[in-house]
Amino acid sequence: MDRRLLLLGLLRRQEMHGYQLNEFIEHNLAYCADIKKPTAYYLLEKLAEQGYIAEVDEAETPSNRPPRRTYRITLEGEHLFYTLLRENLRRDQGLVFPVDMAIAFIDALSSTEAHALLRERYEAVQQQLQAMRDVPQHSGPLQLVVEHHIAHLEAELAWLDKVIGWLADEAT
Amino acid sequence: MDRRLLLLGLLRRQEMHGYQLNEFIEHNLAYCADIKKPTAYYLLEKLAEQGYIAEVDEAETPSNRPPRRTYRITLEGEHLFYTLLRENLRRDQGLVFPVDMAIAFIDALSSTEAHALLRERYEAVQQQLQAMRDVPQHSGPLQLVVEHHIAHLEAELAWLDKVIGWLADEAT
DNA sequence: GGGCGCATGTAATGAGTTACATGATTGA
DNA sequence: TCAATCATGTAACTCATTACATGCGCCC
Repeated sequence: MDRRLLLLGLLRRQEMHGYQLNEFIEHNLAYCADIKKPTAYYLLEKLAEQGYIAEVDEAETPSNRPPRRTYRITLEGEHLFYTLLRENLRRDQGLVFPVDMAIAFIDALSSTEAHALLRERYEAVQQQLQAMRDVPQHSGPLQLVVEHHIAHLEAELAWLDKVIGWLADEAT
Repeated sequence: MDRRLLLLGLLRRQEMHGYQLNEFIEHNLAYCADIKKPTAYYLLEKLAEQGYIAEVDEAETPSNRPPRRTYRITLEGEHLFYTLLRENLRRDQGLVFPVDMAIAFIDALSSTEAHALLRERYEAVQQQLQAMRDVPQHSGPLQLVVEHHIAHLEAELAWLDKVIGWLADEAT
């Protein structure tokens, strides 16, 4: 659902072929976009079938390169783009944190072991946070996305501290 | 993956039948557990096939009630439980926020419309936060889960404020 | 007699992933 | 000559969901 928004949003700015889209996503949106290559190709094919994007026939492939399919967005695609955009902005489909299940049963472990595992987790989150801080400053709305991640990673670290504190209390 | 952890974790405390598990989850873990009834039944069947849980033959069904399948955890199940628990505690599989895709393209909307949509979102998140605050205080680790959600919902609200502020700046 | 609670499932579908296939060109 | 880059895809599979089916007993 949101993957279609991603593809349409990029094609709206510029016509591109699949490989180019995948590269762009991997290099510039890796931290927020979640799509694998075959999924992208599949989705492009489907969006094209449904008339939301169209293959650009005039697009030529450099002669010494594999043939490529270049797409542009159609009017219906623009329309779908706006629908998806509005829907995704408006609605919050409340998050589920997989770790919660582990926390719910954390008392099955000795507090020593739980502590060690949580420290590992803490450090992993800290690294993600550092990675986000290292992302070069964007000018447009992408900067907001980076700040979004930073905000949640910081919240996660603070909460992990609390959990570790709770563990220590329980241990006594 | 984490759904198996949920079922095993509950069965580890007490043998139960499917309906009972589903009721318990719906009434006590609705905010953090993410599993539908048919999935639970399916998973129970599979866990039983694989020997991680076993049907309790001595369990009797009240005569005027539909027959039920009661399960208990096995030794192998305990083992799997601990493996999943450790894995889920240790690893953080970094979150992806679907809204990020919409934010990335938010400049396609007039700042007036974007503002209105974000306000809707803000209120929805605020309601989720209130719902979490209304959850009665737990004593065990479940309290940590509630606090986890509260922490992230608060972070989300603060970030939304920032986004709304950014919109206002852009508009000028 | 009509709806709810109890209790278990099946069938069809969806959405996405992994692993693999292909084949040309470019650079070390 | 060996690996990497360019470029597109297919096939098989996983995981979970939705919608539906079934049937008894209880209560109003």
